[in-house]
Amino acid sequence: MRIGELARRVGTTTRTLRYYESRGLLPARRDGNGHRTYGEDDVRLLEQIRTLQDFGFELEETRPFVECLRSGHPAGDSCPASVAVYRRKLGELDALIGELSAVRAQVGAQLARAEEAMAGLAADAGAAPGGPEPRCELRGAG
Amino acid sequence: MRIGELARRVGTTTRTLRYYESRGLLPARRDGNGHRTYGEDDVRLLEQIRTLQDFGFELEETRPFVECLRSGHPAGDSCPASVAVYRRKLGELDALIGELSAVRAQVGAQLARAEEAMAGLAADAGAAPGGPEPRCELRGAG
DNA sequence: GTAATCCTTGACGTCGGCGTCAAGGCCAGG
DNA sequence: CCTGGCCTTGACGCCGACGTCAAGGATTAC
Repeated sequence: MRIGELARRVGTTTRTLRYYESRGLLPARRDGNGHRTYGEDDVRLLEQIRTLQDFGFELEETRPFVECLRSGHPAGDSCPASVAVYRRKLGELDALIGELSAVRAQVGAQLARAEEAMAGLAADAGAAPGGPEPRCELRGAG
Repeated sequence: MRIGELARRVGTTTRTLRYYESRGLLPARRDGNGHRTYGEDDVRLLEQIRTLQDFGFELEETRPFVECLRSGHPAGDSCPASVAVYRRKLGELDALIGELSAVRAQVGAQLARAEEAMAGLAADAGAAPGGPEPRCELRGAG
């Protein structure tokens, strides 16, 4: 099969496939016209790459999986190098989720504080409590 | 104060301050030599920007906070526009944390599956169970 | 013949938030 | 006078994973 069909089958673009080839990740044979030619194996390799990409893996991180498949293993994660990437990624995910959760808590607290303060100011100004849009745009210093 | 001192006080670089100015976020007066001049107010503006940047806010998202401070409010989040950014960011954070948690679960499951499979293969091959590094690099197709 | 569709390589554009280098001005200390 | 340190503007570099355009070759359908 040629590059357009492979791209369609896996749901990506020819540009992406050429990019992968340029990175040495998905080399292709050529036919008489110089056109890239792929087989069913390449579908599996490409699906492996795309799955991991969807998980947020960097392209380089998919390489062990691809090489694992290419070496004849039934699954891309049947090799120690792939498992090592999984583990590293889990650690990164946990760290990132932790940081984001901390930020979320901080932002949530700031939001609550700000809303409280604005409600207080609105009450001080004699406005109806619970007003949806306290107007403070041009107050204070002009 | 001049740009170097402001940068040092807030823990950033002169390049960053010039960049903020180029974005219209932190304009500066000039002295007789054409050098940028800042006041204490600018310290507060800059601290507000950096705090939000540390939270992962994009530069444009800090603009409402800066304008709020500049309009005379005691806090950058005392304005509806700032609060709106908080809320939007909370939503984005929740969505992102949710996605990352889903990915984490998937990767965790894949890791468990892969380890199980490798342990099974190692046992089939007569290796010691629990071996730290199953060697499957050059098996299968050569 | 010519339009449509597929393919090729090469190269520049994108996005954000700066880093880094170049070339020069101004001023203080010794 | 020279050195060093601060400042100026301008402009290119970076990272990742491609998008997009240019210019051309090949095959097929009509």
